[in-house]
Amino acid sequence: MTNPDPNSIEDAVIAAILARRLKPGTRLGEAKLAEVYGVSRTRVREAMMRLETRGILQVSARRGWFIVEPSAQEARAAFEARRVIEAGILQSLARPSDAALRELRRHVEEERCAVLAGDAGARACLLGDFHIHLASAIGNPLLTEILRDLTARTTLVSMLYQSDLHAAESSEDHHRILALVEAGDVAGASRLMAEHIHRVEAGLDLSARPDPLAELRGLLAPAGTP
Amino acid sequence: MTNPDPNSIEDAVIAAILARRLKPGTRLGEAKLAEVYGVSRTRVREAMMRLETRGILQVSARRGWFIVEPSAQEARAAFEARRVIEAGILQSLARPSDAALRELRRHVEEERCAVLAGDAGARACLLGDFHIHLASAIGNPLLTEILRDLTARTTLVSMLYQSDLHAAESSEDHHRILALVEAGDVAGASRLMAEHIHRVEAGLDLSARPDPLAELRGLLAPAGTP
DNA sequence: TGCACCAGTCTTGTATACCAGACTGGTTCG
DNA sequence: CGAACCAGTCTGGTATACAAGACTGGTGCA
Repeated sequence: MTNPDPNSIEDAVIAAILARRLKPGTRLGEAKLAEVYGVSRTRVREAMMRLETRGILQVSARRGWFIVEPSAQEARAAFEARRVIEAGILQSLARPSDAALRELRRHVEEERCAVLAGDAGARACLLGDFHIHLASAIGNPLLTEILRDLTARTTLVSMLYQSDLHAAESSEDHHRILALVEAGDVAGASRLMAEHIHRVEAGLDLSARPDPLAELRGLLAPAGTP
Repeated sequence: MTNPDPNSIEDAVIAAILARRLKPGTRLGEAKLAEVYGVSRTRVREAMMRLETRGILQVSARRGWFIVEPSAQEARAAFEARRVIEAGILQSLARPSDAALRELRRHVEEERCAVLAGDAGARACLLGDFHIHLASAIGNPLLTEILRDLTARTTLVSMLYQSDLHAAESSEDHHRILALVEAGDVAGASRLMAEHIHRVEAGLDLSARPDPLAELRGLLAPAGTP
């Protein structure tokens, strides 16, 4: 249980965000994490700083480390970055290996199952993972890494701005994108991917300021909240 | 002189790389940097770790921090990433602001002057800066940041694999790309950018293993080096 | 009642002490 | 002569101690 792996903390945080188990604004105390992972504060601090440079955490002086709460502007930037990069990837995706295609096909099927089963947790996780798998399909670790962090960011955004998250539609989009890739229609796949990300972004309400008291409203103000 | 700014070290290292004043494989000792910047080793270590997660430095246990020496495979990945992202940026660069265009135009002129004047240092620096400026022209800090780190990487690659660095050609490419952008031909600009980066990559000899003794050969083995 | 103030506590910020591994140069033994 | 060995030194790795700021809750004064 006491994992000595130094970047296990980083990976755990990223994974938890992608699985929507860590919400934006969550505080991560150094002491607490040190205890949980059985390491000293020094190591925890390292991981926190690394995650900060990756744009996942923010530090508030002498208050703690917090999962970032992207502003509307930052949210748009994150989606734009994903659009640019993912469309670019598909466009230059000359010939993915058969193994990669099979893996993607399998993933899309898994998505479908989760959507049909109504398993919200697995579903959200898989829908984000598709994009990461797609990036890794071209075998460029740099792009995969960049896209993983970007996907974590947009996941936070969608948690913050209450997306409707039309899971079925998204899964369908993924299916069609993959079909175009398999057919060798890189331009079409690229265009559809851009549209897809646009759609997801459009499903958010970026005009609404995120409400730090959101989870309290239901508890304390039953009737006439103006 | 004793700059208290915490990320001044990071910026200084990146800037030095872009200006080709720090070569791949250079060792950066914690104690040395701490003395130079008048801070404690703790702060230096922070900066080093941040640069490591940005892919600029590498740590060799108990030996020191080194500027990365990308392998041929990593080099190709870096160029591919730049191609994907920069082509993508240009393609979705709907309408750059007039101010941004003026800035880019000015930059290209400056490049030309440096090329004509034969100022190798300024020239190399400016040629890399063009791409960063272009990224910042669309006003997306995320993409700018990503591209800065990627450009630092490819700069290291070109130092390592002795590019011929046809500065005049590159500057000319930049000029033409900007002209296409101004003409609103995003597809053309995008295509030309991809070609441009390809050309730069092709100017390298990625098959040659970098030689750690390169700088000694000229000194010690004047005649018959097999 | 309401506001300002203040001690106490909690959390990160920073420096430093000490440890362990890697390298160096010299020495000794075959 | 050469190779193995062995202190000595230098480096980063890690933990810890302590400082300083932010928050909390309570108290006293107007």
